[in-house]
Amino acid sequence: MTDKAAFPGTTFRPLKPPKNLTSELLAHLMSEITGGALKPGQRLPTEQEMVASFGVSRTVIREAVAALRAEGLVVTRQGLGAFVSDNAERRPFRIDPDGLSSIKDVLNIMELRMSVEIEAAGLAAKRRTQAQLTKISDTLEAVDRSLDQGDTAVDADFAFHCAISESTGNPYYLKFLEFLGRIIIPRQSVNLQSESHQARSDYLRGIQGEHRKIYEAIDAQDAARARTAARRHLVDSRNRYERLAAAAAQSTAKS
Amino acid sequence: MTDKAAFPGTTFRPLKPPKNLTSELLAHLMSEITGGALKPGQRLPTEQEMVASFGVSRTVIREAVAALRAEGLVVTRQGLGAFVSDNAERRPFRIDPDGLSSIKDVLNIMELRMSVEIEAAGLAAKRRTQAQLTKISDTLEAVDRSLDQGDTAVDADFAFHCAISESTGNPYYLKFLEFLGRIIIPRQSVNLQSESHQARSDYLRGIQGEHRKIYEAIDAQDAARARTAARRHLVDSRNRYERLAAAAAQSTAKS
DNA sequence: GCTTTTTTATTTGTATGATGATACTATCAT
DNA sequence: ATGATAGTATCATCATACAAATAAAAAAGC
Repeated sequence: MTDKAAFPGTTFRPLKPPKNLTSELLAHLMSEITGGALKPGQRLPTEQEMVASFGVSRTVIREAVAALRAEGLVVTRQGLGAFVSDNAERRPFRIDPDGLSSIKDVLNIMELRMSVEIEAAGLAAKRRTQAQLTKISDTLEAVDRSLDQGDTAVDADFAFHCAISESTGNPYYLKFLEFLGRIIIPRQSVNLQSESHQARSDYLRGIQGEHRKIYEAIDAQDAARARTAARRHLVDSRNRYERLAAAAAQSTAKS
Repeated sequence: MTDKAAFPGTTFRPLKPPKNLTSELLAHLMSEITGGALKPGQRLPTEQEMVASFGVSRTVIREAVAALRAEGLVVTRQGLGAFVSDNAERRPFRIDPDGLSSIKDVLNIMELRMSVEIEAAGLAAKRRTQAQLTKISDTLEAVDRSLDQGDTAVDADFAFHCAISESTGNPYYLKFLEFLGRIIIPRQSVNLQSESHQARSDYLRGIQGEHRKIYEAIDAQDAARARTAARRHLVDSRNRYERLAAAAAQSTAKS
């Protein structure tokens, strides 16, 4: 235990999900359902049958089924049993972060985010209130301040995009952006740290210039121009990430 | 059971989620977490404490926590306790269908879907393979056939949009569209049934004409034109739905 | 005095039995 | 046949017990 400090660079407890019976059973049942072995409307085996077939206690069975029910994959009815949800509509849109290892996946997610943000910029231009415009302006200045301090300003940058999404008046834009942001922002910042200070600064100042163009279009209530500016910004951003990721992959391959 | 046909328009068992203690506790805990009362990294009360404070058995507590864990909102560690997940990134994007009662919400969702589909059309134009183009064409013909039979062709229509999303080469577009489709498609079809046969037919033929324009642009690999055509189609579609919904609300108010 | 080991307490994980609630099914009386 | 009744299967909840993991305290060893 004394050699904890012997691994300074390693993430200490990488949040390994502890292996417990409930999680295993849950994964098993979930694959059965999504895989089609258990069809919508079909009844699951009774708790007793599962206890017998899986060799675990009813506690484990019930916790797994409770998770499935919370997920919306099954509905349980007292006295009847548990059934695979026939209306799969309450199944959430889930992107498994574990399956997001490849650069290609991250780029694909960024592309999806792009689609939403482009239109959000257009809608914001059409609908923004004065208060919302002020808020966007504020976040823009916050990015400037953060940049002056030599920071990467990832949080402030994200706040700017969120402010635009908020200005659409459609709350789902903000919700969706927040969801995607949680996934890809950590990876963005990681890849930036490998750059030199100068290159990073140039990169970030360039982004800020693109931000200004979007803001001006929203200010002018020009939806088409806002979309164009947002598209340029996001496509550039995506390309930059692609380049950086490729370079990072190159350098790690060499070492 | 013989009177099932007596209520042709009503859904017979509206799948009311049975009120159970686990679900209530789950909702409570989830609001505490998302609401910020329980901050990331913070430890939840022990099971015993919850038993005392909520007045339910440990079974209920454990099932609720199991659901939270499956959702990725908390991680539990044996001997330590349950902690609010600090990396909230594995929280899925969830749209609660129960909270989607108002027309405004449905329109907002349609707007979000629009954003994704517009860009998907543009990407499809750029990247589609010949095989994918053929598939789009096939779905278009399927819509025609379905329309000739007097059907509303909702499934075929959806297949067309899915085929375009598939042609982006980015699997997340298809995943997202399928997710949104599950939510709003049922409502779309319901509102259509109130229309007269002639009006419905005109409406659907009009849609099909818009579909053709999108297809032609994708065929010509003209991304900008594909986006424009998709935007027109989707904006029109959204407006039509808004009109129909308003009319339906009017008629039900009168009766 | 300091480090190492052992013990202890706390907490989640799992198992088990019992009771209540609910829905279907079979039986019986009318 | 129809409706009431009892019976059975199943999930929902409660209660208890023990196992396993972890951290903190206590003891032991030097």
